This record gives sequence, C-alpha cells and structure tokens, in this order.
Amino acid sequence: MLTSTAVRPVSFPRNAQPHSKPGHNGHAAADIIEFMGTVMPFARNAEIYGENEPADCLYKVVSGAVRTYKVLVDGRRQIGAFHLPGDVFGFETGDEHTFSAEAITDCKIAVVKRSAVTAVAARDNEVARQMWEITGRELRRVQEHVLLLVKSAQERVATFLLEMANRAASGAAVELAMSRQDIADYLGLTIETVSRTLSHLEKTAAIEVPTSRHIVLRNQSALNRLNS
Amino acid sequence: MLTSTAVRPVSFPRNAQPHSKPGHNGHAAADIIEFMGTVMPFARNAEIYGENEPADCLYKVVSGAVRTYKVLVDGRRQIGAFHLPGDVFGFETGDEHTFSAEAITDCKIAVVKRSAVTAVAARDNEVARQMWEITGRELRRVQEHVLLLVKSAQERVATFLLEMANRAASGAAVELAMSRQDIADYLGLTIETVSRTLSHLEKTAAIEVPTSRHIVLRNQSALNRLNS
DNA sequence: CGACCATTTGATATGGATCAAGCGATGTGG
DNA sequence: CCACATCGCTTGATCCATATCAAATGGTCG
Repeated sequence: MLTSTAVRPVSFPRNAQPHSKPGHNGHAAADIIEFMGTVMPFARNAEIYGENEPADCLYKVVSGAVRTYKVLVDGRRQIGAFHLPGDVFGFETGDEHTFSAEAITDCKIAVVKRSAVTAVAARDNEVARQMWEITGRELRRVQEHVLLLVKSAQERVATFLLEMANRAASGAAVELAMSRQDIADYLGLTIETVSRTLSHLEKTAAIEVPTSRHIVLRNQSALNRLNS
Repeated sequence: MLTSTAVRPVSFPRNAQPHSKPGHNGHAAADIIEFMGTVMPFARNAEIYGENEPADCLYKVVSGAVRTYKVLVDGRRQIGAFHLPGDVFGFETGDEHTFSAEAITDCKIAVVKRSAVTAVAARDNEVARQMWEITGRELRRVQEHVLLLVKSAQERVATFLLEMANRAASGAAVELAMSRQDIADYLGLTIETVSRTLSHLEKTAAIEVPTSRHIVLRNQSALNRLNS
C-alpha cells in the first residue's frame, strides 16, 4: 500500500510547501509528513483509514477536506473533526486509530510511515517536541469541541461558521466542503436544525447563503455574541 | 508559594507510592510528580489554579478529588474532568492553564514545578515519552467526553456511573465525592435531570442509592446497554 | 431545635428531534 | 435536448426530552 518512506537525515525546510498556511499548522513537524511521505489521492467518500485499524501512518491534507468520525452503537455518526489543507491527522498515542477517516471531497493526502517519523524523532529532539505539540494542539481542539456541544443550536452553528471562516482565512466568505449532514454530525444536531438555524441567521442578516455550500459572514460580531 | 523542587538525578521508583493504583495512571511519569514535588493540602472548594494563570506547575492527586472547569460567558459552568487519587492534572501544552481547578473535597495534592519536570525530560528520553503519553491519554479521555455529550440523559448518567465505578475500582459500590451540581455540569445536564434519572434507574433496579453520595450498581449490564 | 444547604419531586414550558412534504440543482438515459 | 430520477437542502407540523420554575423533603451543623 505504501512505498518509499526512506528517512532522510533531518534538517527539514520550514514552510517549504506553497500551500502551507503561515500560523496554521505551518510547523516543521507538520511539514515533515509531507516532506518524507508519499502524496496519495483519495476520491470523495473514500475511506482513508478505519477505526481500530493499526495506526501505522500519519497524514497531512495537501488539498481537499477530510472528516474523522465514529459510528455509535445506535447508528448515529459523530464527527470528531474536519481537516483542511495543512492539517495533520491520524496522529494517535496508542497503536490503533480511535476514529475513522474519510475524504469529504476528492483530495490529496501526504502519508508517511509512523515508524519513519518516530525514527527521526528519536534522533531529533526538536521533532519529538513538535510531535508532542501536535498532540497538545489536538487536545485543545477537542476541549473546544466539548464546550461547543453544551451550547444552544444557534451558538453551535455560529461557532462553527466562525471557526471555518477563521481556518480558511478567506475573510468573510466560507466555502463549505462538507454537507449539512456532516455539519449536523459534527455539532450534535440534526440536519433540519442546522438548516433552519442557517435560514434564521440569514433572516437576521448575520449571514448570506448565496448557495448552500457558500456562506458569507455579514455580521461577525453578531455571530460572536451568539458564540457565547 | 512552592519550595523544594530540587531535581534528583533520574531513575524513579515505579509505583513507589501505596495509593498508586495499578493500571490507572500508575506510571513512572505520574509518580515523578509526587516524588519530586511537595504535597500541599487544599480545603474543600479551594482554588488550586485559575484559568489563564501561567501553567507553572503539574499536579497529582494524593487524596481527595478535584474538578477542572470553565465558566462560560453566560455563567454556566462546564466541568472538564474529575481527578481522583493517582490522577495527574494541570498538564498543559501551552503556558497557561485552559481550565480552572478546584478541590471538590479537602485534599492533598502533590505539586511540582513544570520546569523541574521539563529539565528531567530533557535528559531522560523515557520521561519525555511519558509526558507525551499523559497528553495522549488526556486526549482520549476528552474525546470520550465528546461522545458522552451527544447521548441521552439516561446514557450520560449510566456512562458516568460506570466510569466512576471503574475508576474507583471498588467493585459495584461508588462513593461520589462530587455534588449533583458537579455531575450535572460534567454531563451537560441540569441538576434536576440528573436527580430524576438516578431515581428512575433506582426504580428500574439498575442501581441503589442508600445515600445521595453512595450508589451501588445493581445491574451493570443494564447500565452498559444504556451506555450505548 | 432551627437554619441552611443539597437533593428530590412535581408542574409546566420549550428547543430541538422527528415525521413529512416540497423544492432546486445535477445528472442520466431516451 | 428534454423528461425524469436522484440527491441535498429547506420548510412545515407535531412530538418529546430536557429545561425551567416551584415547592417539599432530608440531612448537617451550629
């Protein structure tokens, strides 16, 4: 499945890739994955890895978008995270993936053997520190998700939009890679509630929704107020 | 505030402390904190540290119980975790605490300067690895919390009881250190819903509640079924 | 004993889920 | 190129789980 993971002897270029966004995961540790790894294409809805599979590899989104999720016993799906270009995912502490990962859109993913990174980290203390840092960043992200899930529907949707706008760093315009169902499963709501809430935000002039996947934040401070 | 954090030259005893529970945080990295640190007493409801304070220290519960929490802008309080004897907390990736910590009961907390641990970790690769492992364990715990918060009230309470029973490792009997309000704020429910749910579980013979802080799990498999 | 606080229980309100239908865009085969 | 099926999304009507408001109970400590 994976080939060519020869480890090159350290000293990795910082932000060597054109799509690395400064200030957002544009760190050496993240770049290593792309630098050392193989870029693989995944089709829309293709599985990248499954829950409980051995976590052999680390991944970084080169283009497109990815969701990680769990299917609960009652059949509901909880999305743990959306990963956009530049984001590292599939990073586990144990030796199995605790979530599944799927391509939301056609995408290109840099893949690298975990063992290769570990090998570098053993020699390069700085790389090891950065691995720990990635885990810490992920921890803070999940803590935010907990806070999100105790808010009202309006707050959740508003927070989600602000988060996406922030991550895309494309100003007030947000291109959503994911469906309403994906958003609902991320926010712990139903698709209907997400849709209604967006409609309501549009009515109150906080946002514009020219097409369902394209949202313009008109009144960011109003959203922030909802954001609680 | 803190004294005596002299760093001793590695080689820490494993599970040297009598209250270290095997299989639950009974790792060398956790023991270091107690070994190197100062044990301090905190009174019930005393603040151990506040959100946004510099994260200078690491903590380990020696006896008693601790809650970490955030107060949201609307005044609600979300509890992020309960920490029981043996648990490490206050472990941050950034340099400020992202939650506040309070003593639930009178308790004894081992405190150690973060810089002291960092110094050891720089020399002892194994200690560094264990620091990363603690972060990873915490990450998985918070991910579980996310899954908890999308369940029904019954499922949340059942999951909580099973979690507590499991952590206390005292068989089917659970001594709750925390109030109904604490539980509610951890589960994202109201105190009334928690109380009613417990009453309902008692009526259906899944549990017994001889006193409000003492709960006996009578039908663990029934709880597990709710647990989803 | 009496005040206080935590907890339980009851009555009612409500936000979001569920059930159901309609709508618009996209794509496919005739 | 159009008719039609499909899919994702929106909107409407109703229901229900949990929140909210209110009061009673019980346990603890001075």
